[in-house]
Amino acid sequence: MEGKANIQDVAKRANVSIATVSRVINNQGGVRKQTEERILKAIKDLGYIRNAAARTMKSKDTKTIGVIVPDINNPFFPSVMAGIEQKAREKGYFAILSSTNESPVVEQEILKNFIERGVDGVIITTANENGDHLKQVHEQGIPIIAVDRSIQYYDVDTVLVDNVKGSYQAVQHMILQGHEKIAIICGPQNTTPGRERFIGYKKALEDYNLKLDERYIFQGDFGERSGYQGAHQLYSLEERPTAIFSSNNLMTIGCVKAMGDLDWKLGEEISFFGFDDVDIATFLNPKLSVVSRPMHALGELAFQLLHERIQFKDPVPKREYKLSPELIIRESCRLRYPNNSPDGQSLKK
Amino acid sequence: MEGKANIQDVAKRANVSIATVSRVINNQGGVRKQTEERILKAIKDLGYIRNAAARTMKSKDTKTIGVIVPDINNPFFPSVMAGIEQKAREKGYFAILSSTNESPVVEQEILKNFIERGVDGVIITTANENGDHLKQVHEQGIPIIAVDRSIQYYDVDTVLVDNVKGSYQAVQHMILQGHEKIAIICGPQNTTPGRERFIGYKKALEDYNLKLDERYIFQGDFGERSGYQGAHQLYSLEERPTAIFSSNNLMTIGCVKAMGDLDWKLGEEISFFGFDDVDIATFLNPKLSVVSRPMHALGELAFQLLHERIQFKDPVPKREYKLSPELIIRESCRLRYPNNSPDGQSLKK
DNA sequence: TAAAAAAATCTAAACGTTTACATTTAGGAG
DNA sequence: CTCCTAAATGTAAACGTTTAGATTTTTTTA
Repeated sequence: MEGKANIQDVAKRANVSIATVSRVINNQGGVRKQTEERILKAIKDLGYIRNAAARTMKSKDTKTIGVIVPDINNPFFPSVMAGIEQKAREKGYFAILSSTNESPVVEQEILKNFIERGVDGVIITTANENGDHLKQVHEQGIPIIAVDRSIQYYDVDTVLVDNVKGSYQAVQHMILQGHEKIAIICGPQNTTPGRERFIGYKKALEDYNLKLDERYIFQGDFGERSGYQGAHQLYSLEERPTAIFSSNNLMTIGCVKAMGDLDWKLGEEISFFGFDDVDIATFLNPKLSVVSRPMHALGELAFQLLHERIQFKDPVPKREYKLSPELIIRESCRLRYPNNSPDGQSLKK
Repeated sequence: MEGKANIQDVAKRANVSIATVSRVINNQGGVRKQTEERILKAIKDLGYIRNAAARTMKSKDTKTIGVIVPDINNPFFPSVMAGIEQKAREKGYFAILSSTNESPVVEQEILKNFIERGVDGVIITTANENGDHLKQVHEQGIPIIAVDRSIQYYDVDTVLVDNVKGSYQAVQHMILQGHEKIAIICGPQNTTPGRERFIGYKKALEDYNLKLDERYIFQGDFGERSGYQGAHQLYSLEERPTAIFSSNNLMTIGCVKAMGDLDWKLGEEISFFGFDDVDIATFLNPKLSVVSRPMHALGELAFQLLHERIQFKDPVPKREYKLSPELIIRESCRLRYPNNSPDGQSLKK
């Protein structure tokens, strides 16, 4: 009753030795039916729950993995987490989550704590792509999986989204709708996603023989404000673009706000494609077309890779996966020439 | 190097006994400066990290609290979590988070796991307000704090939002703007929030001598679709309301969508107030006025209460806190009579 | 300089499991 | 009925800490 029953108490009550109780708890078999039932009853009567700390001390593994995200308020991460948790539960693992608030210091603390707790593995979207702080984890032989952001210093398995492909397809879609003056609102070029999404844009233009026009490239910082500014700047051009690709969710929001303020008719005067789905997307009129990242799948895959590493400690070389994002075509991106066919001139690949 | 250094190894290397090392690790003082430095160096050299499992086994407490939320994808919870984590970190505690997906079964599993791990306390927004599944936790003497949803069976400390006050103030605001035909889109009356928000609405009307009009009460289910239907139904009335109060975020979204479809001019023909801030609120034109819940504060308070319980195990009676929500006045709620003053007749309190 | 007091350090016993290995028991075979 | 084998159960030694209480060292006092 007093919440302190241990294996001894159970053993005593069932009139067996602790070894037998242990065998029942972990169903290892080799216990007579009758005895097992007696023990099970004792466990129930005493409300016995096994002490994980003691267990861990002997058997080393904890059946627990640690997950570290940089910003729990960014809806992207809870979705990934959901994927991780689902797979983890299936395999009898338990996931504990912590958020760093983009602080490398906090991240380090959390990692240390995870090691102390003896997690069997770590899934992390790091706040410090450099990665030297993962040294301790690595030295303890704890497998690591990087999600969404790669880690430079150590060779860890990595699960990314194919940013290049995503932006390529979005821009391609606009091109096939007949657009030729397609602008991009870029993310910071010193981040992987920022760079890659720009590359996809360039590649699409190139493949369809459209030339890169500096005027249509706006350098943003992934923040809402810069999206707003970007739209304003593009609007102020003599020769306005007919379509805009925005490199992330926040800039998309800023951008659409600006369009509202400028009375720049979305879907009519200006087509639009955003990277990352946003709540407001289906809310606007017209609804926004976006590139959506497979967040749940990202999480599932991350756990799967981790699980393999945990089971087979052999030094398999680093693996890197890129998941394809999905194009969600809604209404914000319309045919350049609603009534005529495009001239087709530059559309040959 | 081999990631397996223990306190023994450190002791050996520093030429002291493990007791002294332990004292240094936990800085309990009583160690000569010189010795301490030697030990610290040994720890560093060996990359020693203390084994939490072993530690827990002796000293009982884990400096860890478990947090359980029903739906990690609902932005409300990550915000609360952020508040919890911040306070926890300040006090040297570590928070582990798990999501139940609104499944009582999963919740039970997680709780068991938390007990096994020996968490010092639990903060929970339960998927099962009944609460009998918390029996085990209770029996182990582990303190529990309920957040946002109360728990019937056991007397646990509870941190709620003052739903009555929030909706009261919102409705009051609309009344003071001169509205008299104020509709409500209710949440389910078998949930605490649904009931309480309706009570606030009724109370406000009563206090200002406005009579309750059945036609203006729409029974929703907290889902987006019901908000949409609600707006439609209210629009179809011969005598339409001039203002609407929506009881939660999702119904707000549905509601506003409907208004768009109906071309029911928000802020002009129809004023609006929602419970819970939503992303789209500042995005619409006019911007939505809403009741905002102090999520961060909720989390902070929850941890604070838990911490007290952990420290002083005395059986203090159950405490219940209601935090005041905040009115965010934006633009969706306008004066009923922009040019004339309201007739004032029914406005005396 | 010796004894007393204070400070630093050490020894050893838990904590609650798991698990190799030892022992007992049950059930047949002879 | 005895012996043998296999199955069931028990014994005891870890695992890596923390922490009383014992012991040693250092400092103070006379």
